[in-house]
Parts: sequence; structure tokens; C-alpha cells
Amino acid sequence: MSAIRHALSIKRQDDFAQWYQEVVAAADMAEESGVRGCMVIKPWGYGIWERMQRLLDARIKAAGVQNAYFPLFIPLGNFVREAAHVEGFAKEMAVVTHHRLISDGKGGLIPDPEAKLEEPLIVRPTSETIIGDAMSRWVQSWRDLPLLLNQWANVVRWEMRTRMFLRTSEFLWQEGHTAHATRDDARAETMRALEMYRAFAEDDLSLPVIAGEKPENERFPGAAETWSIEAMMQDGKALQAGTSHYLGTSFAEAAGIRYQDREGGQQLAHTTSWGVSTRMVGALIMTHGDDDGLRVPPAVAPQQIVILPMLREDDGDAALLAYCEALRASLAGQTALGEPIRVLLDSRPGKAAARRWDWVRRGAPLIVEVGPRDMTEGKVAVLRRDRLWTEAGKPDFAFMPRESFVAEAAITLASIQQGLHAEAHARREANVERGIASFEALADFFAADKRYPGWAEVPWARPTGAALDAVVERLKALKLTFRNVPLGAGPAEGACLFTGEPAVERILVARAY
RNA sequence: CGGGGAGUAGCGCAGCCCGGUAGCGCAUCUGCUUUGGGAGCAGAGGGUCGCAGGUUCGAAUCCUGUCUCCCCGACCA
Repeated sequence: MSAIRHALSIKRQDDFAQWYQEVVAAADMAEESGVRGCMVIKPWGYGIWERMQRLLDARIKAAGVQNAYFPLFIPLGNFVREAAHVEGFAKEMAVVTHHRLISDGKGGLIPDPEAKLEEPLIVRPTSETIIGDAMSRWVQSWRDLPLLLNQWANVVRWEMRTRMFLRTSEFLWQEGHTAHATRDDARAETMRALEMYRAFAEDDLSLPVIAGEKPENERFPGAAETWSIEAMMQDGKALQAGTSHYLGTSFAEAAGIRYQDREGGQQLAHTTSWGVSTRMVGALIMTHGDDDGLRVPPAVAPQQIVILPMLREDDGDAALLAYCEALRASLAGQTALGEPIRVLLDSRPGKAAARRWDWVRRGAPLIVEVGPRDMTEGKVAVLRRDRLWTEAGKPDFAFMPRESFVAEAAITLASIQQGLHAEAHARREANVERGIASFEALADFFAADKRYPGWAEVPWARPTGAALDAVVERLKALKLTFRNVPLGAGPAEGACLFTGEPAVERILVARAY
């Protein structure tokens, strides 16, 4: 029995879905908007997304990809060109049909029947078609290739069931779109983007992921190959945290992206697309969150250190504030994880001991409380969010000289960044089962009632078409899905769990978000 | 989109069955006390009861519709 008085009312192990929702609210990240499937992202949540944007954008630009912006609306006629793509998205589309409102005579407004659009516009669910259209004009010669574009944008998919950050009708993302002269070049770009996402997730978000290729049934509509990074959440489910697609020439054919080669012949370009979305914020919560709220990895924390002066609303406050301001300035002059330290002096009135818990729930990596006696002694009281409690169930403050804290702040932040990754990585590795040799054993593995159903990595023969569909159905009956064929998986041995044929590779099976 | 549950103050809830002045806890504000770690006492402010119709002398409460959220399913780059 624990005497700890946690900052949340719901524990992960009691109700993971409810816990997730409480973290989103308690960490002040987002709230309901009143519009189905759409959320208001609040400053702390959006600040985390902005940090993700900044770090990923730098990686994208470092690869020579340029940012551009394409329209929100796509003419319906443009969208219908790539058959598989259309089939994949048609049933979840928002459509604009009118351009004016008129009074309904009862004090309300209705779309003006006189203002119906000749051709409806769809709200982009992704931008392959509209960017492909631009590429068809921008690509003429082999000298125009490769064409490497990215856009940061919102997209809309009319989801049947939504969850904050994980699946919303409108979400924010980046979508990279590239065109290449050859299959090899395009595939190399696909893999570069995949590796970029892996490094971004692991290094910047402390999120251990497994990069690999999606099986045929999980491919992006119209893609030749789909690759993903998969992360394990604290309930053992898998979350696809980023995807990279080699699109072959089918989108180039649909959009007319052709170039003249060195011999003067007309060739179809090979295209790719790749994306990461605000879903990543959900992955962060479900990977690093604990029973006291979120824990934000320092690299993406909007504020890495929060200073809380213990104000008493008396004459001593001025001196205490000056002491804290000096502390803030000396920290802000330091560099951690390659950037100036982001430090907030939270001097709003109120008891520091009470406001501390707001920052615990938000997951600020370091919380520093400073009282009059600390000031006199030249000390600070430091609370690390990644190790909150003492054995006795009290907040684990480290009282240390101010100068020591300042001198070690960068190292401490790097240590938290690394520690969160190590913790999540150890948890995942402890819950990936690689020794399952039969379908029955697979079913047993997932039938066991345990906190982490985890993942299974099993040999398979890579069936396709109807044979694959049959396997997918068998898995669906167990609420299981294929995740990906990990790049780093060992050589396949033995028989395919699903067909009995000699295995050709190893694939991850898991419950998934 | 199918089945189930829910919407009352910023948050969590009671009241509804059986119609009759809108309640509790936390939070907020004020005062006093307290002051090394999530303070105590007293007082105060804050709600067209999701929205729209209907029944009724009278609706948070009964009826109809609708919107949103949660859970299960189907769907899901």
C-alpha cells in the first residue's frame, strides 16, 4: 500500500483510457471544442507541438527539403484521379458545396441554394493530389529532379471515433512530398525519411520506436510500399507514430508528373510522401505519463525549468523575487541539449507548494522552489519530475547550493532526456515476445490477462492478396493487427505462423491504436 | 455508422423515479490566523440545469427531436 498522494485521481493500471483523458485535461494540453472530433489545443499542449515542429523541421531542412504551402481545398475532380487513393479516403471526407449563407427567415442562416458551387471542394485529407498537380507543372526535365517539398498544415478526415490527439477529425501534421527520376532514388528518400523519424522519435522525444515495412494490407491507399515507426504505449498497445511511403509511379501517372531524360525520352517520376502528426503528442503522453500526470522530455518541453518563489505577500517578497530572477537569468544563459535553457519564473501570487502540483501535472522536467531561508543560505530546492517521490512517499526535493544547481542544470536535463528513453526502452524490450512458434501460442500469449499484452515478433511467409486477407481476418478475431516487418529483425527461421510455409521474414503482431 | 452510458458553477457530483424558490465538495474571492513545503477558520461571489420544441398554472425533473462526450463494435494514413 502506498501512502503517496498522487496529483491525478485515476491511476494508469485502473483505467488507462480514463487516465489518458485526465492527463490531457490536468496537464492543461487540450479541451473539447463542441465540434465533433475537433479539439482546442491549449498553450502547454501546443507548446509541445511547437517544439516538435522546430526540431523536426530542422531535420527536414537539413535533408535539403524545402517548405511550401498548398491549398486547404481540393477540387473534387482533381481528387478522383488515383483510384486506390480515392477508395481509401472517400468515406471520410468533408465537402464544401456552397459559398454563401442567407437568412432562413427564422433568425438563423442556411446555405444559399443560389450559391451552390459548380464543382464541390473537398477539405484535404492529405495533399498528394494537389501537390502532384503542382509537381506536374514544376517537373519538366531530369534536371528538375529530385523535387523535395514539405508542408506544415492541418488536414481533415471524418473519423467515426475520435480521441484527443490520437485520432481527431482535424489534425496538424507535416507532409513531405518528393519526386525522383528513378525508383532507387525515390526508395532511398523513403528510407531517409523513415530514419529521420526514427531519430526524431528516439533522440528528441525519448520515444523508442521500431522502424519497418507495413504489410500489404496496411499500406497507404495507392502506395507501393509503406514504412512506419511503431511505439509501445504503457498499456502494451502499438501506436503508429510516423509513416513514409514509396508511391511508385501511380501518383505520377495520375497527376502527369513526367520528365524528359538525358536521351530525350519521356519518363514518369517516382514519388514519395511521409508524415508525422499531432498524434505524436498522444504517443508522448502514453509513453512518458505517470500517475502524477505528464512527463515531458526536456528537448520538447516548452519550459524545462520552472522556478517557484515562496512568496508571502510581505516586504520580503521583493528580495526573494530578485534572487529568483537572478537564478532565472543565469539558467537562461546556459545551453542544454544544444539550445538555450528554457526557464520560467512563475511569480504569480499564491502558495508555491500548491502551484507546484500544476507543474507536476504538466510535466515540467525540473521544478525549483525557493524560500526566504534558501535565499539566505544561497540554496534552492529542486524537484526532478522523473523521480518525484521518496521511499516514504514525500516529494523528493534535493536541497543544494544555487551555484551547483546552475552548473549542473544542463547535465541534469540531458540525464532526464536519456532516462525517459531508457525507461521506455526497457519496458518495451521486456514486453516483446520473440519465441512464439505457432498460431495457438500466439493466441495464448495475447489471451493472458496482464497489464502489458505486449507485442509478438513472429516468422511469416509474407502472403499476399486473398491469402493475406484470410490471415488478417484470423488476427482480427483476436483483436490483433500486423504492425511492421522490423528493419533490424533477425533472419527468419522455421515456418510461417499463419500459412505453414517456410518463413521469409519476421513481423510484429500487436493490439493497436 | 450500430449498441450502451452521460451532459446541472472552472473541476467532480447529488437532485430527476414521485414537476413547486438550484445544492454539496474542491477550486475562486475577502478577512483573520498560520508559515520549510499540496495550511486552518469564517464569510462571499459564481449556474437561462447541452440546445430546440412540446405537455403543464408551473419543467433540471415528464415527452419528442437534436448536438457533444465516454465505453464496446464496425471503420481507420
